[in-house]
Amino acid sequence: MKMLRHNAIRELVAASLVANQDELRRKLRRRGFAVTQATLSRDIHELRLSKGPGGYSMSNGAGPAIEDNSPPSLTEMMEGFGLRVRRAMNQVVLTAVAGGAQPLAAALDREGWADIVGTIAGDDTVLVICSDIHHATDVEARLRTMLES
Amino acid sequence: MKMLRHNAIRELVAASLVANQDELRRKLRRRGFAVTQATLSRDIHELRLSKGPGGYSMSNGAGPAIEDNSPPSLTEMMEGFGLRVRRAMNQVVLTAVAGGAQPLAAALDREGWADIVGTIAGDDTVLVICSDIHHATDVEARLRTMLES
DNA sequence: AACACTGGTGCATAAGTATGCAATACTTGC
DNA sequence: GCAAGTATTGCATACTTATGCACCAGTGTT
Repeated sequence: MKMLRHNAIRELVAASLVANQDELRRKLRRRGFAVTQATLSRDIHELRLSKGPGGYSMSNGAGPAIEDNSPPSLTEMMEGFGLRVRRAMNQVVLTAVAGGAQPLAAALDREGWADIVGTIAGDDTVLVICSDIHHATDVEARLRTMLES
Repeated sequence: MKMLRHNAIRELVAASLVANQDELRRKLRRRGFAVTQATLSRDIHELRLSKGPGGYSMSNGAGPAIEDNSPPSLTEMMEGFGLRVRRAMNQVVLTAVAGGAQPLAAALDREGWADIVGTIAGDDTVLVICSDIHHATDVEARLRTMLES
């Protein structure tokens, strides 16, 4: 019974606007499930639904949690987060997805490239300071290769 | 300043687990924003955050009505947060009110000026990297105009 | 200056959600 | 079938979030 109800809840929530648990209760009753708000509160918790500006919906992080212990390689990071590589004088500017700059810079630091003097990361931008223009051009090329692979 | 608080809320919600509005209130107070739960309820509504199993988060946009409230323009941001504009070689340094650098840099990024290679923001300072000294002078002039209007 | 108008806020409280507890229903091992 | 253990639920209520109202500060108007 409970599983059937959970299914119905998923359908209702996907198909129509469900603003609150009492509304959900009424819609379920029309389908033959007569339960109280308390039960629905527990159901919603178990189904991991989230409530936002369009009523209830499936949580964005659906599915089992992803675990990853080993620090990802720079290549992986560039493929995952990197968006753009540009150079200005002896500096290379790396644009990343929002929030991706810090981990990307960390991965870059781990590589220990000799021609990089240092990196600074904001939210979506990494500034890479190189020793001179020649090295910057070189670094730019290597990073761009990773991005385009 | 409401816009600064909204920005802080976005950061907190993205970076840490915020289980409820009272927790958010305490975290904001540590950052210097002293408001009540009522105000946060309204803020969360305006930011269209959603509450799910992992606390508050950015809405997954699954709602039927995807209305796009356009972010504030660069001019507005400069008038609201900007304090000073200075240049060094191909770099322009923008000083803002405390905590205003991130939103200011974001607004600058949204403009998509071709002569800007990238921006990096700290708490009250934005570093703007331009492709060369000439373009930096140009960018400096445009920003200064906004500030002084 | 006096006035109305607007946006942002706190207070009090209504509306909505979660949960401890007890009752009931279902399973399992005998 | 029966006792013991487990699962599901409703009730009452604690906890959390939303909102009507009043107030205040800043703006523009007369």
